[in-house]
Amino acid sequence: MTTAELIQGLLRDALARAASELGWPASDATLEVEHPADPAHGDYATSVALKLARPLRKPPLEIATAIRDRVAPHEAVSAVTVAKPGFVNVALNDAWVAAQVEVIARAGTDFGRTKALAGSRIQVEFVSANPTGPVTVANARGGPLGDVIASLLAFHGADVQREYYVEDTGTQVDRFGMSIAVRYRQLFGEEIELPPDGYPSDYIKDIARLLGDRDGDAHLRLPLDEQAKLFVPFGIEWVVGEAKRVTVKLGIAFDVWFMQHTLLTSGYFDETMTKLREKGYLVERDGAVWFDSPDVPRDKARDGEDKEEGWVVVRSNGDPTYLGKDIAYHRLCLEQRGLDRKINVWGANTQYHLLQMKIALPALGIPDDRWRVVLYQYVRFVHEGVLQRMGKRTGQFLLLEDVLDAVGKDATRFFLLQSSADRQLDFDFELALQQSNENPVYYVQYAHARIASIFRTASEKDLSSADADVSLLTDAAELQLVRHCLRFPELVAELRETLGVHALTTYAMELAGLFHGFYKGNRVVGDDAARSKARLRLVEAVQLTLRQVLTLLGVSAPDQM
RNA sequence: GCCCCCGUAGCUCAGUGGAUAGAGCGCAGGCCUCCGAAGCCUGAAGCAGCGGUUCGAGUCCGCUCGGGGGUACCA
Repeated sequence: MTTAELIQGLLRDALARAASELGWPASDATLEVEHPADPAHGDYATSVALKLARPLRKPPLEIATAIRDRVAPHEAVSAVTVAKPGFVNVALNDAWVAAQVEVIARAGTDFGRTKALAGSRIQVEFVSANPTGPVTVANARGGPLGDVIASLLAFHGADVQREYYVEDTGTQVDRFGMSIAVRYRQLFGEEIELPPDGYPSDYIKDIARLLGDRDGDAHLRLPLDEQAKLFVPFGIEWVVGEAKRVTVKLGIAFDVWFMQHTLLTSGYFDETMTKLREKGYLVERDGAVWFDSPDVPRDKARDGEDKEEGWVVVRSNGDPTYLGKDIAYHRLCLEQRGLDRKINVWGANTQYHLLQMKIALPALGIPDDRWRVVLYQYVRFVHEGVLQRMGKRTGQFLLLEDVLDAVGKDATRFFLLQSSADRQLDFDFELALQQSNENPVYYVQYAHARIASIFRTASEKDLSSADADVSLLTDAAELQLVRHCLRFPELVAELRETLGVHALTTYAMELAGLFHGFYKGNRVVGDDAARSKARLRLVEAVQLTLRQVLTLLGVSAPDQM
């Protein structure tokens, strides 16, 4: 149980007693606790009395007082007070706070960990960039995001699979194959132009060259479209190999690389369509197969023209659409594979697809609460002095690997994780290089390394944190550190619901900042052996907490830097 | 046109409807005979605008302005 949950429980009990003793009518106001901005207001506060004032038709201060008077005594709490205009403030008992140092240090890598999701199998699907080129910084945003979400869910006991969905079929992939074929022909001196919808970048030439190295001119006499078809698996293999290599470099280990074409070759796609058809959700029109249901929006007024109703799942040429395949893929994961939940980390351009899926999956009997999408906004980058959107199709992008090589894994991850997913992110490569040494990740890592250094100093003096008496920790500066460590379990519990993992970076900076301030003003290893031991135990708890956060973020926690 | 996301300090970003809006970079100034100055301390500087809901709004609602995305038999 987190400290916040402890306090919340005490306050809720008090409210329930007040309500029953004073005959208050039931209310749907829930009692939430928060951390007051001003430490003078204590460690926790609730504004429930203010919210109850109207339904109970009583002054907030009277309600607050009634609650305060009924809070059961607890060793963790030193004072419960009422403040204008109707807050109930709770101050933690300093001795109890100090004792938590021991609890934290003993918990070790279990600190903050829960079993809340034990027994549930959850897939986190992320990156899943079109396999038509190398991973760019744009796709890469989903990398750390999905990876940290996966780590967080595992931290709460879930059995987590990290999955990369390789979308190796479809129109874009056809164009990819065509582009390779054109470059292949050029390799042997043929004068042939890349079609306008081809992929223009040089990596296609690299793939063609590798193909030429392997097979020589063996395929030269085939028609272009047959070459295109033939070269796709080779190209995909190259791209997937690159994606594996680069994501590993970014610190991500996918458990499953799911190849989309297996959905089709296994017959699972057709089976899924059959099931939809049986339930009456498919209609044939203009040679294509459409998904339609009463929930599909009917907006006929678009641009003054009538809109076709429904969405195509199989094109008139027989090829499944992305939507059709994704319906089958989700069914595969949630029914066939028996996953309890699927979490998709998708880029902002999938918002309409998301709407379609929200309507299509329930048609198959797959409820909303079994899958969830974390949508992240685009990463733009500065190209020739102008902010631009990245795209493999336009040939304008910044490669993830170039950034990784320039600023390193830790700084890259920390940068991409700092802002919330629904905020657009701009990446200036020059600025990133310039500021790489100023990246806040070093501020956090430095705190961790500094503590390691303290322990090196201590061991030279034969001091350790063993049998420390943490009750000697009574200074406000010391206890402030502990108080902040105690927020870590609260944060990760909250993130279990919100998945707003960027908050971990903010927390890491806060805790590091508190430690740096403490370090400046307080000697850990000093003349007083008992006090030194207690403080060693304290900074051990701080270091441990920092390490927990950094580990979740997938950022290294160095002992020296 | 319609739909979604976002506008917070010069820059990059935090900020669960609460009590005096924070951090890093940059800028001005100060701090190493003492566990690591990749640090600390001080200062200047901000909620795009207008209404509304609320005891209380950066946070919720509406409109305006600005940025991004979507509205395919692309993915």
